[in-house]
Amino acid sequence: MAQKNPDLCDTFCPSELDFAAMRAKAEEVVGLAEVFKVLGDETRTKILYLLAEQPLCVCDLAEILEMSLPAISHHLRLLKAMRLVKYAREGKMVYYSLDDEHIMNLIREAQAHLAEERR
Amino acid sequence: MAQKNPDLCDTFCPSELDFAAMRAKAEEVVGLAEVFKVLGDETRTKILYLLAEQPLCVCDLAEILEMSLPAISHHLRLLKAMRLVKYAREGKMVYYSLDDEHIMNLIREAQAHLAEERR
DNA sequence: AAAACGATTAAGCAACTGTTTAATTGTAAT
DNA sequence: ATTACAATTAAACAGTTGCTTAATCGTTTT
Repeated sequence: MAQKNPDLCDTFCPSELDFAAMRAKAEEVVGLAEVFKVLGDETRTKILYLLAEQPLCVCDLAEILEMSLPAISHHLRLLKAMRLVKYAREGKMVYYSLDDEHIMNLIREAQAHLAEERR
Repeated sequence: MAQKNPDLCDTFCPSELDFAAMRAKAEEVVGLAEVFKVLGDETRTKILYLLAEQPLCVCDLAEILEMSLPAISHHLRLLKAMRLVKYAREGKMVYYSLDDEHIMNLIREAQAHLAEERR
């Protein structure tokens, strides 16, 4: 194993690496970025945080976050596609709520990182 | 409290909400999206996952991930700005390693969500 | 059935992101 | 000092993202 990087590290590269094995390792996180990408928008993290408190309808979220209905609806669509929220129609209104117990853990972990970063 | 949404939910909106309080609540997660945004790229999640195993130099990462040096360097710059990785120069090479204990927790939580999503 | 209204979808546009190529910097060896 | 090479920075471009406005859908009420 452990053929050294022939193209880039032409000379002495002290680490003895099995590139093929590490490529396989990297494949283990394929798809993860999609989850983080959905969380990587301020409006969406706010929506999830608010929904953790209680179910809310689209127009409530629009009012709280001071954004248009289509904008909120668009974000909810993404969150729904990622199975982060679920919805329930009640008459004219549609109530959204959290659909995953891991999400709040993710948010809490990220908050912990941020708190430490600012020490 | 609890003045109903006057512009959007003109009629009967059963939830009694204090919009001002909920706006304040939403402010608690300001900045979090920035962290998730950095994680929301496949190349970067792979870099972090690989660095969790061992420190690696830029050209190793370029070789493993089959990308150009500038591309990898660019991503490392973002990860460094977010204090997710640290670097150590050794001769010509620069070795990067993880700089945050929360990151692997975040990755593990996201993996748990993904595993559940595919059930 | 017609009007009202919450929600969604569609189309278009401005801003941002990630990659490439080229030029530059920093360190080590000749 | 000059060459070599890992790494970074800069500039430019393609692709994506998020918002807006306008149109449409679904449910309820009259």
